[in-house]
Amino acid sequence: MALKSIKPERRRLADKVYEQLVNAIANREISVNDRLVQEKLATELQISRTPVREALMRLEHEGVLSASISGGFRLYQMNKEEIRELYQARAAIEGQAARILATRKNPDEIADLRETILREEDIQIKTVQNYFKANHNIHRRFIELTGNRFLLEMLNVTWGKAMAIHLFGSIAEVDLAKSLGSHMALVDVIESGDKTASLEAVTQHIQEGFELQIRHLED
Amino acid sequence: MALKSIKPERRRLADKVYEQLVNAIANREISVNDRLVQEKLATELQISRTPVREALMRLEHEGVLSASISGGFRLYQMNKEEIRELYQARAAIEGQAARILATRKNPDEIADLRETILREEDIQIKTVQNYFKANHNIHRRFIELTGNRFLLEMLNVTWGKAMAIHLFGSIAEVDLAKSLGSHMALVDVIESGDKTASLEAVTQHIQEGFELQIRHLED
DNA sequence: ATTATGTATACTGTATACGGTATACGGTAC
DNA sequence: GTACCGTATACCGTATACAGTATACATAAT
Repeated sequence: MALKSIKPERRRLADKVYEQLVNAIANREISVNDRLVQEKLATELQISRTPVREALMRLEHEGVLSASISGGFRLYQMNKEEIRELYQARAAIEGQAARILATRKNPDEIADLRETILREEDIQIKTVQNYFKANHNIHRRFIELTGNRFLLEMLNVTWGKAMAIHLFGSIAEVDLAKSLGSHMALVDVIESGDKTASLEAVTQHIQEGFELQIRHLED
Repeated sequence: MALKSIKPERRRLADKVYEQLVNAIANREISVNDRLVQEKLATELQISRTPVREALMRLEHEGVLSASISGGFRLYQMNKEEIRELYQARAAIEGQAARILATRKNPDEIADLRETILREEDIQIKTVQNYFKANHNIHRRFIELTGNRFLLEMLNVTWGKAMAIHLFGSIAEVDLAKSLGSHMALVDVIESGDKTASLEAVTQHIQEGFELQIRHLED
């Protein structure tokens, strides 16, 4: 006898609601003006309020949503200073990742990065969302390859906070394309094995992303 | 008339439960063998299960507790590899903080750090908890001074995950005292304004903390 | 017309009820 | 005694009920 274990974890409806909400935000089905109301969502999903509430509160704690005093949750809107700090935090995570990868100088990892970049940069339908997703996938891959689950978790949370900025901002495609094209150079630096240079390069890259972002918020 | 606004936020019982649980863990009132059961906690706190459940789930998502398949939550016990990754993540956060502070070279901030270190290193009752708290306060101050709320949040979450390791480990006092004494040197490097050296120094310091930790886990 | 006030409505937070699953335990067959 | 099985118990996840607070709107007072 060799049957697989079926349920290793406690299952929760709230997790599914959470995922659905994250996807809905990423696909711009929830806009900055929408108010997410527990009862409405619950009837829509054909479940009770409890798991809906749990998912909403989780997103609130993660800084994606904010609870309005008059009821309902909405996408948290960062101010410019918060965005600056968020990019600084991203630099911490991704800079460290670059250091780790540069120290290891693992050819498989380097090759994986190059592949990922080539694949993701090859965008067919040039929408802001697609640029956004490609960029996300590339940056996430850097962290995934470090194998550090906490760095990955921090990046995910950080990226979640940023969703509302990126998805509902108005960056021009041409700028996005240019920004997306600058990833391969980062791999070259990492491949050289210079961990300080790698950190500096990634930091610089993220700083440029921030400036691109800010320029378009000022309009 | 100039009355202060009373309730700017939605208040929730779950937040109080959360705080109480965090404090209880930090004060070693909850041990690694304890099983936290929703119903038991609820009757103990004289409230219903709902807010207790919310607080427990939040701590689960933060990686402090883990839900046992057979019911109840317990302190999450990291393995050695996870501890290593956690320290690596801390280095990301605190290394970036050091870079920021070194770049600014603000004399007020430098003075604040020195004050904090002197105050916290002056421990009256030499218990493991007290060393732990002092170390926490010093490291947190570095991040607080950057003014970056996300770095601070990440440090808090990271530190939360580490509570169970530190509090129930068995590091000798003498080692802790030595480790605690090495903070002032970090400030000196930051004061020099060399951001790379600052990052390296902090990384090195955290690496030493990790090795101290690991040495005592192997017993 | 504008301001104040009462009342309905919208939503929330907390408590409780209910059904299901997993462990614990005690009895029965060998 | 040991292996197996059935039932009791513990605990959870989800649904629902209930009470309190904030907004909206209509009505009354100036």
